[in-house]
Amino acid sequence: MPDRPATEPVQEIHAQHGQPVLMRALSLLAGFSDKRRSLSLVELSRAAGMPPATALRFLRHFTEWGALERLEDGRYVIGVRLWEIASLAPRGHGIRDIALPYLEDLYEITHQHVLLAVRDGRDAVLIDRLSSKDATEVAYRVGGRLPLPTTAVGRILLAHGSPSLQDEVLASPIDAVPGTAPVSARELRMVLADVRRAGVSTVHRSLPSKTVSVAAPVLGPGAEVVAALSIVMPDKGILEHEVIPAVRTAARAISRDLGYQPATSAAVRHLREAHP
Amino acid sequence: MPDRPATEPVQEIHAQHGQPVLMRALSLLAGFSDKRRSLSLVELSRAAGMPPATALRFLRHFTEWGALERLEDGRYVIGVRLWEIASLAPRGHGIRDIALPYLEDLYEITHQHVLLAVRDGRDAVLIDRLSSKDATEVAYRVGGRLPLPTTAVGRILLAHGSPSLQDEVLASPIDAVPGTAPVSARELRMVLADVRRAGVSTVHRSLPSKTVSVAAPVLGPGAEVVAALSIVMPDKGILEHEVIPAVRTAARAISRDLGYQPATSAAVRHLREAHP
DNA sequence: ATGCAATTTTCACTGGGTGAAAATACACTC
DNA sequence: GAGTGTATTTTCACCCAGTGAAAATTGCAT
Repeated sequence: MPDRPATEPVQEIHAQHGQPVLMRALSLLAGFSDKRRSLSLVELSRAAGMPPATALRFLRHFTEWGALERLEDGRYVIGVRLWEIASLAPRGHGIRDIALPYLEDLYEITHQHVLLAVRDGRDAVLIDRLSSKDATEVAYRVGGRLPLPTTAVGRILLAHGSPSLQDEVLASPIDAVPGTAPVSARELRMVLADVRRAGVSTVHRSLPSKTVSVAAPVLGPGAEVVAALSIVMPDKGILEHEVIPAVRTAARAISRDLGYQPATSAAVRHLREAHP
Repeated sequence: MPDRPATEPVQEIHAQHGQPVLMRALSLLAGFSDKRRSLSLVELSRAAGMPPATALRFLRHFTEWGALERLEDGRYVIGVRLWEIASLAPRGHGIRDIALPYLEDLYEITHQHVLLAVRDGRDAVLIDRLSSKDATEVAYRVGGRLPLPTTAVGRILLAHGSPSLQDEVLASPIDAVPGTAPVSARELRMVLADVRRAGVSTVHRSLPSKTVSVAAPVLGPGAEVVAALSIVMPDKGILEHEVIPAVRTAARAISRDLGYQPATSAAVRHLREAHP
């Protein structure tokens, strides 16, 4: 491309020329979302910022391999083959399978929404959700993304994230969420310290209805936080204190099942290192 | 490659030289399975039949994009990003989300295994499964594959598949499954005709325990079979006839929810075409 | 019929892919 | 703690698969 008009800073955000083929191809998949589960060639090529001819070649390869499938009308959808392989993600269905019985216990007791989320980049990703039809409404969908600074699960994951992650998230403006009190970076730092100390995170929200979320961390074998478990229930005053032990207990039970050793004292650890 | 020894018919089954980059890269993902959820560089490169140096380049791109993640020990696993996008597969979680309430109804009534599967190539892929701990044991896992000719769901999907699919499956030798009576291609053809006529498929199995599976087809908007629903229960004689109506009813309810119009007479169809 | 947009094919050009080989890191063994 | 084997990573000269504008084709409104 010899002459590019100096005015426009190039529209295409994704998949610039010069990137490896594979990553440009993968950027096509990013066009899919909850609201757009089937896409046409031009829609995909526009979303990924590449010429239709190029996109078409990729899409054919994806389709032939089974990562995508084609509907009768020519639109593309994610294929079962990809779904099948992706369902092996340890942080996806992997954690889910182990956690499910405990989520059910928690659900059985409270009959409110029960959420399980992991962190991916600057978001929390919802791994599983149990909820009856008559529980309070929430918009979250399995596979969907939640912001870190303004949700109970998000704050758990953020509070136990690396300092560099926290700096990154706190540096960028925190999106105000309708129904929650807006927080400054300064306030959020204090909140996160509280979350770390208390081992739970509580978030009140007044829209679409008055709710409280209570979340607790789930730990992996190395005591690192791998997920966050939460209950979302109607806000009826001080009731929330009663569910905190339940959420923490369930989170701890999942942690144990994941291989975390709760009561590893220094002495025991020493013995274990000596005789592995 | 100028001289290839004429003896070996080339070990590498996948990703031969000459194939498009994208498909070779994707073939790396095929190395993952239920039993091997984390793989090292060489394991992946060997499974895909490509040099480690080449595999490494791909794996880095996958990892950078988020399709794969790297454990502390350097092994690779499927990433949340891929899981997230793949969960948008209409024939994966898409069908699952719609069918789940009906599966729960069926489960509530029978308290036996409830299975939902779609077809991919020459296999059935398990989309969802409900089962209590005390139900009969079955090995099937969500995301796992089942053979078409020897399972109840498989036979539903095969019976309503295209003639070319049936020919293809019947032409290749049918793997004998321990605990089921082996079938010849000739017998299977008759069985499939029965399945089409009756609208259900029943399979008896004596290992690992005596069970009966009863499956029924789930139809999409165009009356095409999109999935199969099944119950697996202990084989205690003639009890199975009682669950057939339940399975068929549930399958029909899911079909309706998917947009299938059960009672579309020729007259109605004509009207609809005239005024779309 | 006519026009417009999406899909697909073509093709000359070229830039990212390729993989053997060497270097490095790592994990055992004696 | 030197030694051996294996896995991971880097390098680099070669070249084949990727590229995308343009034209042809299909599909669908008007």
